[in-house]
Amino acid sequence: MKLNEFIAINGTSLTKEAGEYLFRQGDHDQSLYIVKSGLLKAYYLSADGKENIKSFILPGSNIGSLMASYAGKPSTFSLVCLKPCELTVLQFAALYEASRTDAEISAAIVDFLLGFGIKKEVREYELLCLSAEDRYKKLVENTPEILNLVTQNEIARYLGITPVGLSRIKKRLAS
Amino acid sequence: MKLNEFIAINGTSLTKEAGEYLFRQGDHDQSLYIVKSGLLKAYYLSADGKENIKSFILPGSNIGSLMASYAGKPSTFSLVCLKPCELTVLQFAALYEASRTDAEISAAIVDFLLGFGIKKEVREYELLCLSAEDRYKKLVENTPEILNLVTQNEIARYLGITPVGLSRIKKRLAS
DNA sequence: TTGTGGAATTAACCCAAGTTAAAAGTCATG
DNA sequence: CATGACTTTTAACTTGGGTTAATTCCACAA
Repeated sequence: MKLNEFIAINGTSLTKEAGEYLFRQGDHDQSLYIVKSGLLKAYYLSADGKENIKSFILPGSNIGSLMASYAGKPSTFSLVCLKPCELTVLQFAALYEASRTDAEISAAIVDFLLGFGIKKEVREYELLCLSAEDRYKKLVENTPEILNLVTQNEIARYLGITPVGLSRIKKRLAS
Repeated sequence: MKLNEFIAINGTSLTKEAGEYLFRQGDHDQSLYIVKSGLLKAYYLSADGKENIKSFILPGSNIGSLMASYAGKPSTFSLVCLKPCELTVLQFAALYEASRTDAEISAAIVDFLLGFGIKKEVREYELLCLSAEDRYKKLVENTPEILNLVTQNEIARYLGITPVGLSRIKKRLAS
């Protein structure tokens, strides 16, 4: 079976308003979410209340907690809608089962996970090797569309710095 | 076929001395390496010659450049032996092919990639959310054995700081 | 035993980013 | 258009970690 077909059969539709949560840090939500429209953010909240943004999720991409879905542990991050969202929801277990019995689905999952791995490696590289300023420059260069979708506050939290810090970086680059 | 069998049939043995490279940043090495014994490090070298360590690879784990193997791009990091190593080498393409035709192998790959994804997410979390000091404390707590295997210099480069910085952190924690 | 070379520590100085707080800008809503 | 709630900028001060260089510590070889 094609992955698309599988999703059409097994997925359910869901709409959410801006501000609504799909799951929160600590939850055991074992769903995968496919974004049809809207915008979401995945973020960590530290013990002292500081927010760090893991990623923004745009239409066409997917998100879910691997920790909760595959490892059976509480999710390490929260997932919230920044804009009204239309989603397709799939149970991780259903897809995982299908990957065990259907070669076409298994192949699609392998490709998805390989692509996912590369994305994670890129993010790891940026956080390990680049300065905040370089990360900002790279963001402006590679995905400028994000800049119009979220506040600067959120860009900063994605880059791993504070809004004040990002404001200073912008000033530095402008001169 | 079991993944183990596949590796036994398709893998080739390789031994390397400390200091020898398996590939260098920029290479298009499309091999996967399974570590039987020894110790390796994967690291990025920045334009101004600074080293940042992506990971240490211990016996029982695997490594290869996803960028080179799957995306066909130059590897973003180098892979070098820190101790003499016994390795099994596998061509990524062979394994990928096999995953397309053999359900058991495909299942094993899916599990491997899911585990890999979780590891990358943990590292991403640490780099995004924790201070260098917290990252060091977590390392001491979770994988203290590493501390005896590599120099403090290398621990520092793995944590994303300089050896001088790490020395200060240790002093701070000792008092 | 004594060099010798790398590893780790320490010191002095510097800078990027954090923190706090105030000011200025932006925008939606009554 | 006025109010209030954010968002962004700016300023002043603090701090963690970088840089450079000197010093101390080892381990190992001659």
